[in-house]
Amino acid sequence: MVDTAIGLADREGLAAVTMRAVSRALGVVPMTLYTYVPGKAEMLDLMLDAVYIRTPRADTTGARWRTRLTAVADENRALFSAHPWAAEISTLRPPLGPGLMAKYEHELSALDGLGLSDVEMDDCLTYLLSFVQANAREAHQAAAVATAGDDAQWWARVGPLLAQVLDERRYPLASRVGTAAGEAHGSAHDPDHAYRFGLARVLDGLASLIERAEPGSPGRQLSADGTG
Amino acid sequence: MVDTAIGLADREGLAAVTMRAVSRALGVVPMTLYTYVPGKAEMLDLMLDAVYIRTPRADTTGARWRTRLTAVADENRALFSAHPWAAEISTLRPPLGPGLMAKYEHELSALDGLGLSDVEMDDCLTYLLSFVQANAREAHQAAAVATAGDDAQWWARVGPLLAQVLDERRYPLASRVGTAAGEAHGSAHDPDHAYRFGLARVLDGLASLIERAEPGSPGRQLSADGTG
DNA sequence: GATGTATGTTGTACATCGTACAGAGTTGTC
DNA sequence: GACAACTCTGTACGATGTACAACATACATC
Repeated sequence: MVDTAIGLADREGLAAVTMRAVSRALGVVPMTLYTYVPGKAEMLDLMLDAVYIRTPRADTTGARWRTRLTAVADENRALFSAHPWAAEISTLRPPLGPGLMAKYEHELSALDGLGLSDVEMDDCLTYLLSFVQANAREAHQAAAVATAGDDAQWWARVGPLLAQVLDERRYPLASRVGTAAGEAHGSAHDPDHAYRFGLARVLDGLASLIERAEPGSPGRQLSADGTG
Repeated sequence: MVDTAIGLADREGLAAVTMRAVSRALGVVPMTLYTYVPGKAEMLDLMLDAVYIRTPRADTTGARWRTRLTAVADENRALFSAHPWAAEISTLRPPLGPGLMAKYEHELSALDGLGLSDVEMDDCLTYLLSFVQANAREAHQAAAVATAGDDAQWWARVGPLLAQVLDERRYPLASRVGTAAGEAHGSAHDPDHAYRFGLARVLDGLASLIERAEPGSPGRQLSADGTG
């Protein structure tokens, strides 16, 4: 049942994952699903944990920390690329299943031995994953928009309206920078570029914390937060 | 109509914003709304642009760039704090209204004169705003979860299950770090802490780009992306 | 003043959703 | 063979977004 739902979500998007659709794919009446699951939310949790379990995880022991964290980010990006719906499901009060635990353990190991405190390790990982998820969400939305309305067609429709609002006198910076960014990326938003740019920023930001700590030390357990 | 919808969303959440609820608050039948708006999506766009317009924006001309960008981040955080639903609305193909334009112009000005190219300015702003929005979404979800299920009660229910899955032998890092983080924040996730920590990382990450450029220069227009 | 047209409003109706509830099979154990 | 536990089914309810046709009112034109 979870596999069926995942397949459905991969092919037709999260909105297509209805109890009726899943049950139909299983050749069963909708209410049957409620024998195995209390409600739809729990089914989504199970879907998420299932894809977590199957994520391939590269062993980067011994590599530089930037390489290791890049691998973690890329793994998550690949996951969201294969299952875009995963980025849309609520992550707070996460599905504490075996998949999430294995994922958490593996990703923490990329931050181990860098001289960070336990809390800092969690902070850094949360920060990194939050960036990847936000980017994945943007990418997914950008793709959905692109397929929906031909993009060029949308720009043609919105262009005049934009010119009207985008008074160059009142908004000189916005018009100049907006135009430059749009032309550089060939569209309103380029998630691939945003990922490369953002990941570089994330790593640089973490560097100011990590490279202040001594590698190999047991960690500065007393650091309350990493704000300096 | 937009004001009514905003009030409804502020008080009862985005899920409570139904065409029927808005129309009822206006003392009118649901279909009347469709005279002014083609569909619900457009109404949400108008709501977003309306709160953008009303956002107070501090003039930080002359201050250090970290101060200016912190102000931008805090303004957005305040907006999402006052209108949590704003963080949940699709932002791709954004509502190109006067509110968004004014916001964009103002926020770009905080990045002006730092020697960044136009594209880099957009990249940096996008990166910063994406962080704030992701954090706001987490905070909103955390709050919703807290009110829903007493938190302590939830931990009591999930604790045993967690201990079972969280085999310390198999997942030593996860159990140690997870426990430390949970105890430090008093719960599973602390969005306030994540904001302070994350903003510091964001600024450090941007510093590696900004402080490489010469302040006051017209910008390195040829830099394709900021990945170094 | 009468009339045609735009504009705002209403009621009814439909398809879709999650799921509550009561009952009908099927299976395994004593 | 009888009972209990599970699994499965059909029907039904209240929500949602919105299509469609009919109605009211206001204003421009003759």
